[in-house]
Amino acid sequence: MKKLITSALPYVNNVPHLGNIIGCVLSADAYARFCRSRGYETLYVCGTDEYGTATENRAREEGISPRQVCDKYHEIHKSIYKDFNISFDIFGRTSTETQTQIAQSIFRDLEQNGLISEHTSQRTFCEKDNIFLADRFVEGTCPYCSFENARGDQCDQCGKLLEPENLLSAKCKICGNEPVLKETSHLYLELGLIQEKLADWARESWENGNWTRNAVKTTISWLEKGLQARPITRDLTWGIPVPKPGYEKKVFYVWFDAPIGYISITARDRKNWKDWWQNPEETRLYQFMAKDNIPFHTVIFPASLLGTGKNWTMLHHINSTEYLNYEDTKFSKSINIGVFGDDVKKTGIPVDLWRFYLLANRPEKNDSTFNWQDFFEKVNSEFIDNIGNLVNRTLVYLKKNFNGEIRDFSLSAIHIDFVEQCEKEFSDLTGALEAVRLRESLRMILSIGNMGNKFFQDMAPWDKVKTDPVHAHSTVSLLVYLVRSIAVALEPFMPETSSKIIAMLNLSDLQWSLTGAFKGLDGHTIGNPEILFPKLDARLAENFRKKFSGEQPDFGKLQLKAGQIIEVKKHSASDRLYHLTVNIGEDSPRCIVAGLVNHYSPEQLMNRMVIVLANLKPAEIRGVRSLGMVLVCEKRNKMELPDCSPFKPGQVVAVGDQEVNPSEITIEEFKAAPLRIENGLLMFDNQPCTINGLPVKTHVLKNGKVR
RNA sequence: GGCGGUGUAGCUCAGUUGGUCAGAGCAUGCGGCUCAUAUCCGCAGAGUCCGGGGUUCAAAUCCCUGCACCGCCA
Repeated sequence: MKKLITSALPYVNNVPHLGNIIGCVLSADAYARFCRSRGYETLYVCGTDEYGTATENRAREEGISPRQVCDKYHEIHKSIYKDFNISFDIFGRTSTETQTQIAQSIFRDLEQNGLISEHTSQRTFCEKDNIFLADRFVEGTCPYCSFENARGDQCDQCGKLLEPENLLSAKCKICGNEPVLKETSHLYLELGLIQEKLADWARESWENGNWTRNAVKTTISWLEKGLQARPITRDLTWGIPVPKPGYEKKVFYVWFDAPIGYISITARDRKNWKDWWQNPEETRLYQFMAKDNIPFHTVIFPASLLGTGKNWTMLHHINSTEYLNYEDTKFSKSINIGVFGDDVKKTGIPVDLWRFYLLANRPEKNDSTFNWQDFFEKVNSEFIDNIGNLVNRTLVYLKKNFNGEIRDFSLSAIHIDFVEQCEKEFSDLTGALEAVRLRESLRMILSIGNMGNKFFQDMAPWDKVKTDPVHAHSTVSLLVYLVRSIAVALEPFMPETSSKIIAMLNLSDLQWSLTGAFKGLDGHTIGNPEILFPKLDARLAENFRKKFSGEQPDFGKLQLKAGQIIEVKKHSASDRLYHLTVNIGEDSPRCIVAGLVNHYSPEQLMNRMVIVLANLKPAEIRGVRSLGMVLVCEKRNKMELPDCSPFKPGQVVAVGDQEVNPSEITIEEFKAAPLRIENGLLMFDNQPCTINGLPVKTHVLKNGKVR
């Protein structure tokens, strides 16, 4: 049986972080390595996904062509995966002629089978730049909260999802001109027509292929909701041309062509690509990804393939992970939180230890967390103290006492017992790996290491050697075989460590079939043992944690003052906004616009004490200048003003004894601040906010956000 | 607001179809060994299995409800 293995194609402009790496390429790598060691004909395919809006935009920002953007980032990806020892058979890219040919031919098949329809709609178009504008390239005033710089897809201030044509006084982000609505036609894939066929296929596949739980759930939920037609074309230039008259200026949508990349990347590198991709009888397709990619691989892509009517190799086993979080937050490139692929090498920590921790901590059933302290502890106590020590003590002992020579003596009952126990463990391990239970497999190897250490301890060869040297030699020889088995078993997870151990044994090129083998090296002399890894210095963990935690939250940027509302007016141009006048202890009161109409009546607000962000950059909201912002606690759709009744206008909110530097900040800077309500108290990063030494409280909402 | 997920020992997590399921690893404490990277082995303590109801001879597991956290969608 051929094993065709893919990991989700990473989008080319994103530098992958640890979560991305464990989610797809590293997991698939472990399985691919296992398959090769096991002797399966294996092909592991990956590459960068390059077409689409995001690349076009990046190119515009950097003033280079999309091709140049892709070339640059493709190399970055390649080098990161090389650092991680990812054993791709092919690492390609989607922006190739082969991709165009295959995508177009799949499209033609779908069209021929009546699965493509055409819909016309009005889209925003910039006459000056002569292009249709992606939603986020239209900017204007949010119709809900009147935020001035809302994007056409979503408002950054109130978070509402928008349509670009709803923006007030919309502008093209590129040239500033007002866009117009223009009619445009797009092609849709009629997924509804394939639903039944797809559902039959999916049910069979998840049973036979033992899909991960989240994949089955997501797929069921998509099928139950019913499949809708999805647009497969866009008004862009960086993409695959649509082979249809009238569509000369359009390209295929990335979601349509990206999965086709698996096929074209193979086709570009292998003449016999059809032996893999159009050979379902002999090929099993295993696909690795994080949970956000599930529907593309279980619904949309299979539907596209089924729709062609050709005999494609379809998904057999999907292995989808949850997310890996970072410390107590999430990875974020924009504020530089977390460890990214290109950071790993710089830490100087051997890559196999990264692989070990990521695979041992792989988010299989739940989101899991990367944590520096846990990383160091697990590496030291679970790996180095266990496997590292077993390898070292065994080889050193054999070397010192028996000249490094392995012997196959006839075994005593207790030795036979041990061998049988190990054989069972390795056979279980093989089963777990066949079922792609990676995390459990690694744990099983550790448990085998424990067995080895226990055997060493119980058999006490250091005593036995005095009375029965053959018995002692036999014990240690078996332990060397165990070390060899462990080295082979470890290869999918920690390839460098594996070859290092194998080299110390004075062996080479070992296959999976040797796991659990305890004879065959009679008279073989091992090489010189070396320490596998020095232990990680726990003190460094804290340094790394600080180094990769992005900017430290700084309360000093926020000038928050108590203030009293002395006038409340309905905003003339909005039914959601109040126009407040607030006394914050300055010479004259401030005018502030606040979206509280749905939560507080004017009577409730009049004379009420509130907290005002006083150094927020003034904003023009629906023609009214707002000098600051009233702080509101929010939980889902509920809102509450913090209780400021004990305070006086002008009193300043403090956190510890941090000084406040009242230079102007933007709304984005404010939103990045870790202000929260916890247990009814206003908190900043883990410290309570106080005024005049007293905490700021809420009464209804016990937990929530602040904005 | 809708849909879905999660909540088990100090920490990280296993618990398949309700019946030795109250577990593992780490951390902690005590004892032992000394070949080995202050490594290894043994023993021990801790849990209202988120709260509250219900079904059942039997619930961590099924149903209802509340709370918390996390996604996706509006």
